[in-house]
Amino acid sequence: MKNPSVQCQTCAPRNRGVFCDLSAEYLSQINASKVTNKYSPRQVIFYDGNNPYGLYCVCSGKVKIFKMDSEGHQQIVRLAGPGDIMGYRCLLSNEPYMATAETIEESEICFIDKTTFTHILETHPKTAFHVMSALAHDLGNAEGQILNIVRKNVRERLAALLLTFKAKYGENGKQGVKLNISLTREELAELIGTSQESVIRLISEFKQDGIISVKGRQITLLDIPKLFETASLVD
DNA sequence: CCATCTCAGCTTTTACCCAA
DNA sequence: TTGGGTAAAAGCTGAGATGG
Repeated sequence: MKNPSVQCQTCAPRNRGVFCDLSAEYLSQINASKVTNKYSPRQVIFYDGNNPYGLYCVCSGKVKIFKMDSEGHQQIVRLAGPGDIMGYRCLLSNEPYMATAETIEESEICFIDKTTFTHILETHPKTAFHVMSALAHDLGNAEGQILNIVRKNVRERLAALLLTFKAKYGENGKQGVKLNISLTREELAELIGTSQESVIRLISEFKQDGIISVKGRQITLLDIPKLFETASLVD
C-alpha cells in the first residue's frame, strides 16, 4: 500500500541516515520520485537472487536480512532499523541480491530507484561518503560476526548479541535495560548460528543467573557487568 | 569428556473462526 | 464484542548422537 504521509524532508530517522547532508530542496526531489510502502510483520521486501532496481530505506520498523541454506536453515546476516538502507551493496556492485529481506515488525520502507540513487551519488560527494561509511560499517560487522562464530562458544555469542542489542535497542528502565526488539528464540539462534533449543536453554540459564529477566519475547538486561563477563568482553 | 546439535514429545501461547 | 473451541506456532525439556 502506498503511504503518502512519509516525507523525506521530515522523516524521523533522517539525521541518522545516509541522506542527512542533502538539502531540503534536493530531498523534496527525491521525495517526489520515491515510493513508500507499509509492510506487515513477516512480509518479504526482496528475495535472494532477484535483481535490484533501487535502494530501500527503512523509515520505521525492523527488518531482518538473511540467507537460506539448502536445508531451509536461515542465517540472519544483519538487522536493519530506522535510517538504515538496504540493498545498496548489490546495487553498487551490479549483482543480484545475496540475501532475502523480511520485516520482523510493522514497517514503513521507502524505495528509491537506481537512477535517482546513482544521480545522488554522482552529484553529492558527502552522501557518497556516507554510503561508503555504511558499507565499511556493515563490512566491519560482518567480520565481527565471523570472528564471533569462529572464536566464541554459543553462550558467549548469545551474551555478545544481547550486548549489541543493548547498544541498538536498549531502553533504560527501573529494573534494567529493556531491549526494544521482539525476536523469536529461533531468530535469536539464526543471528548467532546455533539451534533454537540451545538459545532456549541459555536464556533459562541467564535468567537463573540473574543476568536477564524474560517475559515472552521481551528481554530485560539486569546485570550488565556479568553479561560482559559472560560474553568474554571487557566493559 | 565437554559443548553442542538433533530429535521427539510435551506444554503454553497465540491466532483465528464462529456462534451467541 | 466477547467468549469458547480449535489449530498452529512458539517455547521448553530430556535423551541420545556427534565431533573436537
